[in-house]
Amino acid sequence: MVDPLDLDVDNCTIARAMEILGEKWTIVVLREVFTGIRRFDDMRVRTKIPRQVLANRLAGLVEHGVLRREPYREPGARERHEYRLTEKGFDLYPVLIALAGWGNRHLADPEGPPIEYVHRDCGAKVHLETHCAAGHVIDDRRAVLPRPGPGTRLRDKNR
Amino acid sequence: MVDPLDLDVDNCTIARAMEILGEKWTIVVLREVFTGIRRFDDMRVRTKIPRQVLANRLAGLVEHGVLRREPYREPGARERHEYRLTEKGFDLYPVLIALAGWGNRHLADPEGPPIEYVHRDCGAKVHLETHCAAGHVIDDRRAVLPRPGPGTRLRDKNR
DNA sequence: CCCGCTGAGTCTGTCAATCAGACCTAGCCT
DNA sequence: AGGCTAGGTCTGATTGACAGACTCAGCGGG
Repeated sequence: MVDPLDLDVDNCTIARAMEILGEKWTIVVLREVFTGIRRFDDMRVRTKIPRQVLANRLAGLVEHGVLRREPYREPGARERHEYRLTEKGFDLYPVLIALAGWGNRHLADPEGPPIEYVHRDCGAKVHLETHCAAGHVIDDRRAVLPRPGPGTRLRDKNR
Repeated sequence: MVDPLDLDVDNCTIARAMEILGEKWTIVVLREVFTGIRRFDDMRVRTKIPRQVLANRLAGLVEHGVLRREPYREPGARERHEYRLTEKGFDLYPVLIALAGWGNRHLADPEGPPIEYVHRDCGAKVHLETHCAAGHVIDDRRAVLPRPGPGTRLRDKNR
């Protein structure tokens, strides 16, 4: 059993994910896109993100392959662009649901949260379950352990 | 059916969650605590977070009730403090797992990710499943819809 | 043909946060 | 007394967020 203090965690994918998702407003932009808001000004009006920041976030998400910029044209208007999720972007749904779950439990106003996620087919609220590959459902969060994976490296001695 | 553009989303709990979790390094601090690293200097050495920022993040997480500061004393040393998860903090496990799942799929080095989460009892890798309250497993992410919740408010007209 | 509107930005200056590196401090050990 | 260590604080430089003004292309109305 390796001491976690001897591991180099520079290539940790959680940190890499947060480099993309952790900039201010990025998750809010994604929430908008998941809600079906796809246009610059609609997002800006709903969220009050500064224009510059919104432009930067959208460009960054496109660059990282989370969103794609699609041309569209409404009758009698010139061509514009809207932002849509890529498959990589759709894969973020669990992150959104997990954040909403935690926020709804611990941070909501007394009257309740303003957004819930429901199953399209039956209308029931959606939640996440933790499972292991052997098929067990994991209710006790203490039963989940972090373990060194295949990309594990050791740290050099300059502690 | 209400137009999402008419909704006020200022009280969205996802945005509130990101106010706590979205500051730079916060999630990395949490990853450390979930990994069992509980002391200031251990975190600093592993993660290379600037001291000041680490101090601020730990204080912020304590203030928000995600971590608690526990005194401890090793024999022959003076009293010190370590940081441990509260129940509210433990509830963030799905967020960590979701981020790690996405990162491991889309952002890992070719040799693989450095950290995996496994089931303590059987050693098998852990993943999240999306379920609805009616018991359906939701595989198609397009089958999840955001819906106005009990805390929904309308936006005023100053669009 | 000129005018103004609209969506989607860019530009500018201010203010707050992050960063690296030096400095500080309480209590233990020799 | 002097040094070491964990866990911080202080300082100055860089980067990022922000509000508000400006730009620009193309359409529709007069």
